[in-house]
Parts: sequence; structure tokens; C-alpha cells
Amino acid sequence: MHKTHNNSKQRKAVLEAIRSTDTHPSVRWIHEQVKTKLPGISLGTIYRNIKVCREEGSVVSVGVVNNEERFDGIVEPHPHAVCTKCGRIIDIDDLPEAENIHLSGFTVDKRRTVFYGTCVQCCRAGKNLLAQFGRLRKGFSHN
Amino acid sequence: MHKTHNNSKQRKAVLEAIRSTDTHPSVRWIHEQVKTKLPGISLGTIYRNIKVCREEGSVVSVGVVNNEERFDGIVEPHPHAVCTKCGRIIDIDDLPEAENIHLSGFTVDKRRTVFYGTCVQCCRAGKNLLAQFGRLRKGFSHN
DNA sequence: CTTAATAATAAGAATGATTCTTATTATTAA
DNA sequence: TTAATAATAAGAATCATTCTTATTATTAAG
Repeated sequence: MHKTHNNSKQRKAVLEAIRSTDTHPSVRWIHEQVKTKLPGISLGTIYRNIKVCREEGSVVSVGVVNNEERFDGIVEPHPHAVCTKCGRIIDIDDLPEAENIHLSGFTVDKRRTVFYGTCVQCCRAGKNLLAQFGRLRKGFSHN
Repeated sequence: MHKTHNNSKQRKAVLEAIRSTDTHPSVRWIHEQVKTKLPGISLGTIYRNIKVCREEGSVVSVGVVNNEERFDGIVEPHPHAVCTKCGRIIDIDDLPEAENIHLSGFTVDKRRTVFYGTCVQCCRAGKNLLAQFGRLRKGFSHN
């Protein structure tokens, strides 16, 4: 598995678009943005290059809001605030989180913590081959 | 907005199915489960009744894993651990979280915190009318 | 400079979760 | 009993995402 060279203008444009904003854009937004520079770029190319960027670690997902996956070019872990009214995603820069978020004027309804990792069963089974990006294959089901 | 009476057998079956497991089931799983008791029940009915249950507060979403929304009949906030290999979602019962999760044999890769609420702009605009359940209408876009 | 091999792309079809529509059936109120 | 209302089943529609394929760009070798 060798490193990507980031050598296509499309890939550069996708990464630039993601890095150009702090709004944690969706694929749709990224496509619109990149199209202003590369009018012919296709949606599939956006998806593929986001995937490549995630695999090489230059982009992370910040989750699904209103059925659209949202991305961040700042890959260092930091908390986010999601507005359940408009779908906006806001960076909460540093701890103490609660203090910070209050200063920003965001009214917190609830706070949720999720741990991501590998469960006992998968650790045993050594299922390290499964995709971590994109959907799981058809027919695959959680337990 | 009056309270639902939970009076259809389909709705009861959906809620029972969700409460019958701690696996944080998907719509697909709930449908399969309920079909063993009500063979003719349709997928649309599952979706509609989950929505009703969420609105009345008897069910909460624990997020989207591998493109499927997952639900919980335990509505009191508590952290979860998501296995990125198999999609399993595990309850982390009490604090101290890190300690607990370690005991459970789950290997933590990363921990993410998300605040949900209302942003400054929406507080001002009083956009309290927008749907909080289900998708946002077409054409609606984040900023 | 060609040519061959390979990688990336554009276009659009396919997939699949979710939502919507509509005709039908069950429930409630009068 | 009838009328009004609520819930349902069935399946079509929507839409984000993935997959397929033919084409174009890039690189390596002679």
C-alpha cells in the first residue's frame, strides 16, 4: 500500500475545496465548489477522491447530518456542535468544551460521546480486512 | 400536539422489538423481527412507527453506522462504542467511561464528542418549525 | 518521438435506505 | 349504521452513494 501522490488536478481541487472552509462540507457542496474551477468534474470523481483523501489521512468524516456525510480537512480530533435546526456543524476548539461552546452562542440540547474501535469478537476474529471507508458490502449485517 | 396512545398492534410490536435487544437495531432488523409476529407488516409501517416513537420520546437514534440508522429503546443518554469492523454498537454503561470500555474488551481507536443543539443563527431566526426527525426537505442546504 | 501500460476521469446506470402516495382497512364518535 | 378519522400495506419515488465502462491523461520503455 503505497502513498498517493496527489497528482491529479481534480484531487487537488477536492482537497483545496475541503480545506477552504470550516463548514464541514458535504459531497454536494464540494462538487459545487470544485465545479467553479473544473466545470466538467463529475460527482463520482468527487466521491472517489474524498475516499482517497480519507485513506491517506488528509480528510476525515465528521459524521452524517440530515442524510449527508460531512467532511473536515482538519484531521486532528476535536469536538463538534451540530445544529439540529439547520445542519450547521461548528468546531469546538479546545477544552473546556462546555465553556467554549457556551461562548459561541450555541444552545446545547444534548451531548453525545461515541467510541470507535474494534469489539472483542472482531479482535479475536482478526477481521482487519474489512473496509473502513465507504459502505459495507451487501448482505453484511450487524449483530 | 397531543400524546400518541400507542394503540396499534403494529406500533406496539415495533417498540417491543426495539426494547427486546441491546444491539441498537436497524430498521431492517426491526422489520425482520416484527415480521415473525406480524408477517404482513410493511417496511413503511416500521419507518412510520419508529418516527412516532421518536417523537413521543420512547425511542432515540444512536446514529448512522454503515449507512443504516440505529435505534435504542433506552432513552437515557449514555455513551456507545461502535465497532468499525462489524458495525456492532455496545452500551458503555457508566463513567468512568474509559475504564469501563477497557473492561469490556473493546479496543478504542478514537473517541468523538458531538454536541447537539441550536446555533446562534437559528436561535435568532427562531427556526423552531423545522423537522427534527426524518430527512430535511429537498433543496435545503447547510451553510 | 511512438507505443504500450497504467492511472484517473466522465457519464450514467445500479443500489439501497428512506420517504411519499394512494387505496384500503380499522377505529372512534355521533 | 353511518360518517369521520387514523393506521395500514403496497409499492412508487427520491436521493445519496457506489459501481461499471468507455475514454482520456500520464508515465515508462524502447
